[in-house]
Amino acid sequence: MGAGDFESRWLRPDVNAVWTRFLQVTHRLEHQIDRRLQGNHGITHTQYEILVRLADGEEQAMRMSDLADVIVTAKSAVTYQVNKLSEMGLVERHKCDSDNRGTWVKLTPAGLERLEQAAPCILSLVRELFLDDLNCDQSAELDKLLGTWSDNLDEHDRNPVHRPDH
Amino acid sequence: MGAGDFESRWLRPDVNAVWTRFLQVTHRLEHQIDRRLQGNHGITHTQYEILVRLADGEEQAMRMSDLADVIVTAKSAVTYQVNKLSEMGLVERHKCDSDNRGTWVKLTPAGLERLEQAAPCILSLVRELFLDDLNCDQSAELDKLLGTWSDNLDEHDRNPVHRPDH
DNA sequence: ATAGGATTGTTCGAAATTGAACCAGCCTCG
DNA sequence: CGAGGCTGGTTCAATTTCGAACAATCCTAT
Repeated sequence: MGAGDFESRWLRPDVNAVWTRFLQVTHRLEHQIDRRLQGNHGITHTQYEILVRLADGEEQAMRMSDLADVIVTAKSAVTYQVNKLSEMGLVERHKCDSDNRGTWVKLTPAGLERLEQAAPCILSLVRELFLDDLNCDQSAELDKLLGTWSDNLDEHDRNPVHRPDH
Repeated sequence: MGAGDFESRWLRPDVNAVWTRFLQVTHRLEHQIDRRLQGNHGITHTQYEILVRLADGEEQAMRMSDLADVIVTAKSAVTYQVNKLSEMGLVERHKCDSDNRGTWVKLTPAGLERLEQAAPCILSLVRELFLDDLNCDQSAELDKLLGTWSDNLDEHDRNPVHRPDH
């Protein structure tokens, strides 16, 4: 087989190495965060992520769907986690006036407090692991990369399925 | 509060944006791959990943633990998935001569075939989404970044817990 | 108006992942 | 040797995630 054949069917070895390392790094990163968050603060990374997003939002509240979008997970998973957080007293549901189907999820004072306790822990981790070694150029470069990846993903979400390849 | 205080407790807004986008991109990437792989080829991303690793290994085989390491998941999850793949006939277990506790997992012909069917689908996706937009410099840069992240993670794995921060 | 279609959130069952407990077999050091 | 500790792999219960189905509500176009 020719080199072109190889390249079209598989990834070039160096490129392949980048890809697999990317997968490994992201997974390990998730695990570290999760372990630390659960060990020291009794919440999951997803739960933490929800708290962060709520704190960010107007009135420290957000709609379920929007939450699902930014967290990038199934709506049912959000329902599940919001129930948990609600049982823990970190979050409250409120009816939505402008749309009777909707519900707002709102951070409680306890929720905010918990977030503020947990944040330094994981932010310092993120800094040490992920960001501290970036100089300005690199960080700008990374930002650009993430931007194009994000755009590509949007693109693919818009045309969900091309022809299946077999 | 002073600016320094802010910076030590939270991330600078631009840095924060990079971090959250990183999380979103990686999650969306995983979902796209999974959806496509399950829809077109009836296997999960983790299962695909196992097949890839086996194909890579000597004799198209690998030990359970090593598999768990490269895939970055719990050993029990590997057991679970290898059972599934084995039921599908894509993989076989063999006793390990040099170590009676160990078991080799080996790709069957059917497994190789399945992998070769699935690979183009996901590799083209990876290319389109992730790699095509990288020029040489960027790809080198990314490789370097991944390298330092990986090293940082190694570091943290070695000293698992510093003092908890509260 | 109102019918048809889209969107919101929940529920349910199935699948996946985890961590802890566990048994074997290995290995080292007295 | 052989007792202790370590490693490889599986089992098990608990947690989480997903997708599909559903009811309620909204929106649009005729």
